[in-house]
Amino acid sequence: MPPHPRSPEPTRQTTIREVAQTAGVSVATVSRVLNASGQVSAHAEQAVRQAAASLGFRPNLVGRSLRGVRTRTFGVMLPTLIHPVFAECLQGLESAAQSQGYAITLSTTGYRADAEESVSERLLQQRVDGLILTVADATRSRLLDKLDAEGVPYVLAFNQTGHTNKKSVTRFRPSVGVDNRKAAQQMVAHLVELGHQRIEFVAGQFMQSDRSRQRYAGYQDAMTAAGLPTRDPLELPFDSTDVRAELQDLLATRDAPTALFCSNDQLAMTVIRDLRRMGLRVPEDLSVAGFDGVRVGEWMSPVLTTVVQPNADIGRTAVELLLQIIAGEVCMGPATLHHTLRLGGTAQRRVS
Amino acid sequence: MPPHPRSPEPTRQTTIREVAQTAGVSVATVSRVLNASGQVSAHAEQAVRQAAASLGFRPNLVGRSLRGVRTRTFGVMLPTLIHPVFAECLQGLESAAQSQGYAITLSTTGYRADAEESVSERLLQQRVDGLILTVADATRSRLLDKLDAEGVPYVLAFNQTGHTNKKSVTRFRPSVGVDNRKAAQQMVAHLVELGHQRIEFVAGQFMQSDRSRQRYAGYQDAMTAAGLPTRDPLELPFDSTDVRAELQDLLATRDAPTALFCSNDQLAMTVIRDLRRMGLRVPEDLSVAGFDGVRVGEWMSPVLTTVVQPNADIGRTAVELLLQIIAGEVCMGPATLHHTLRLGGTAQRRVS
DNA sequence: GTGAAAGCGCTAACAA
DNA sequence: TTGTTAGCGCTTTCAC
Repeated sequence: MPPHPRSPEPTRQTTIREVAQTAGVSVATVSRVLNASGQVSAHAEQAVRQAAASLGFRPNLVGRSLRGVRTRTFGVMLPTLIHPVFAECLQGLESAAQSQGYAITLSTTGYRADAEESVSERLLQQRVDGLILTVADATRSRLLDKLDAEGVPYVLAFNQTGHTNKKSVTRFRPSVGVDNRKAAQQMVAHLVELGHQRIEFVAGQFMQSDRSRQRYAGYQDAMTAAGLPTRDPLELPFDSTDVRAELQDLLATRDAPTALFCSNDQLAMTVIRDLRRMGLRVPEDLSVAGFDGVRVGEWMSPVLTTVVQPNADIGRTAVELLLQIIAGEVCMGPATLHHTLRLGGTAQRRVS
Repeated sequence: MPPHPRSPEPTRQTTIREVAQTAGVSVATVSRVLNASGQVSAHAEQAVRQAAASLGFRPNLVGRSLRGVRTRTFGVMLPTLIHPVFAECLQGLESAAQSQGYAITLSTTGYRADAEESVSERLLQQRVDGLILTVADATRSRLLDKLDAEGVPYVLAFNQTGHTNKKSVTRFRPSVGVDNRKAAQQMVAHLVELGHQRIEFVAGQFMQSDRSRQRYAGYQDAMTAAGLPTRDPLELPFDSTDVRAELQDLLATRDAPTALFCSNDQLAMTVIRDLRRMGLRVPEDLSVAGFDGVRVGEWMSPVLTTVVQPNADIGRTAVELLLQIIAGEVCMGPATLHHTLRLGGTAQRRVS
């Protein structure tokens, strides 16, 4: 098998200077043509374009960034792309950025809170114009405090911050997401309506996530409103690929729940799979609902009952917000997008 | 609701020069400390580190990139992140790059072949050190020809190129993926073993994808080897969210297939969902198999029968390969990673 | 309308 | 061991 052809010499790229020379004008004129800043004679413009084309000129954005104030790049920091909720958001975000002429530099933290600082630091060293990020817990994040202090433009995706009392100043952080608490409350109210009384909240890495806590609060709201006893959440070990043992324990208790409300779709799908592996039927024996509304939930059968967030829209909106902030417009706190309930087939009326 | 605090003045970042001044040394010394290039007295190093810390110095990677030869950034171009196969690859890729000190600039093309050129051009303007990309069709890609001609380091992910005869020179393109043809052949052989004789190949956007074609070839191999008639592929309109009409037509024929082999998992899951919406049972009435091995397939029930590619590993390996190519090592053609068959529950023995 | 020139922040010769 | 200096490619005053 013949080797790949050796790179034909890392071809030093042509610069604006050479274009100027070829076109018989100054570099300033070339720059003006490239940036369409007007004030160039038709003749000169023609010459420059021709020279650029014939030389295969490719403007060096690094040079431009160094000189200018902006890099036209956004830094994006997400926990993981394995979970489709983030991949969907990233897709929306990237498309929006691309159409605005912005590039995306991507980093993942793997949910490790300690990685958040180092990863974002790298992004800032690259002099991104702003950050779009999902942190583990926005209510206590040294990183966000630092960003605020330094005046770095950023927008949170998914994180719900509410207001932070800090030195007697009530502040809002720019964020895009849904009303997690209300959405969770509605879903649990739906389960109650289906006749369920013993409903368990299931979370992964519960304490670390502001969203999980908001959703748990919504669960409590609904249970309390229905006069039903609130249960402690079942926390499943974070990356557990098999949760049968934990489910076994849960269902062995007297008073075992008849419905499970999972704090995210990935968890819900894992739980459903493992319940079935244990010989239980969903929804006949146990109802299960999720939260996120990832596309793949629609491919299951029955379709996953869940709270649908507009994930791609969250990404898109984050870009819009960030652009506004960079433009110096005041940002009026969290952007709350609409959620919907998808009443799929994994939760059904309690029949026992 | 109080507005977000106005950015406290886009704080002009401190530069290496100010650090030098504060530390009482020259910029060269600061640079040397930062790059750990040795040759600095312990005393000077101490002073520099202290000054940098107290000033909150953040090295400007743009300056470094402009001066140096490398940006330590890889450009990544993928069709979409909605399909988990690419998201999983990107996750592996990003982690690997991060651990090697490389940043990732991400772009998606939305499967639009015309976007490939403009999007990659932007990446090259950013002077990425190399490209990792999945193109629609690697066998006829002006973009790849251009990259070859310019000597831009790149690695293809998923695309299977084989060799290209071009001006009597047989060339290989660096790529990472599985042996699509062989994998497809094995899966179809498995279906045959289960007693299926009328097996249909189902593809989305068939003509555009080199992978689909390879997989169809594998299908043909297996059918021919079994002495069974090869059928034309069923091409489903690209982004169809509902394929019931097409399935209806397919199944209405005499000689209707008893098994469907879908060219990717997303398609397989969509097909299964729609078959069920039509009142058909999978696998009892019809067997379905996919190709990709995305995680979510395991969350279905029954678990999706499919060809499992090591998606994250494909990303990881692409990074390794790219690093080698950049280092000037000869690249010995395509890297073929191992696939496995996941014999889930969506395909079963033909009982009729 | 056009050009000369001064940097943006950094690294790497080259001197000392 | 350390400092001086010349750029990397580009934009942008400021003259002409």
